[in-house]
Amino acid sequence: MPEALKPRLRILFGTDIALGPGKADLLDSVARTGSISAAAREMGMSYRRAWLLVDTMNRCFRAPLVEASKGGAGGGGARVTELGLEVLARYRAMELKAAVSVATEMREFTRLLAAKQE
Amino acid sequence: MPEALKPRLRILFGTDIALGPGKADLLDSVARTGSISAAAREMGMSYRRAWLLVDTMNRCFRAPLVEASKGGAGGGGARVTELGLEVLARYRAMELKAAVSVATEMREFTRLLAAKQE
DNA sequence: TTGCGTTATGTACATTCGCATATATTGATT
DNA sequence: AATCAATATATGCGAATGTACATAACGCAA
Repeated sequence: MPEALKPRLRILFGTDIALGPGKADLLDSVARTGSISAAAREMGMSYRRAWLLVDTMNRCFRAPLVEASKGGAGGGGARVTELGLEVLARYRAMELKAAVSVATEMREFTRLLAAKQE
Repeated sequence: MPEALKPRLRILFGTDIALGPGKADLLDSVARTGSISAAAREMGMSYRRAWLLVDTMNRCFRAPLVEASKGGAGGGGARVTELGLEVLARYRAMELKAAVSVATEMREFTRLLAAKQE
């Protein structure tokens, strides 16, 4: 299924977005790279932005989804907590479920769109 | 179901958003009021913004979703076309389907969030 | 002890987004 | 003919958003 047709799920916490497509991808990247800055580079965003997104996630949930450490071998790093992994897994599961539920209707929508000129 | 927990569906057309939550509500409002400016007032947005959103919708689909007329009794107006009504109905149906499909998981997510302080 | 890479945080600047405002056009009504 | 309300479109301004840059703290390794 094309990215274009995937439903966007947002977990709101007051005025903040606790989790959304971007934050989920970032969380994924932090888990894989073990570093906020590496994840930022991978996703093509500034370190500051990545850090702010992580900070928002950490503040919105019961407990931090990412734990970071300064200094040491490699300068430091970040790891996704148990809760973080659970949150991510649940989010991905929901994404899939929502996508499947509207898949056929989404495809039919394409017929109503204009002919693409790109 | 609270607004916060509703999946956001976006129909993309190249770089443009052909239809999303905001445009769907606007389309609804135009259908009810018979006017772009009345819909803009109702939704608390500028006429310009409403017009641009309508314009995007019209360009993205096979045929216009909204047809407008200038002058005349009342200065003019706008009506939602047959295609527009079909598009809106399909979109609402998908919204509902997606919402139902993740409803229980979304509720469980609430348990993972922090205690709200507002 | 010096160096390095990362976390953490502040500040300034660019870009985007939306609004307010202004103007022209239109066509039935008065 | 004059009026009126809405469409259609341009322009400038302010707010919000994100990047770039700067700086400090940190702790292991050379």
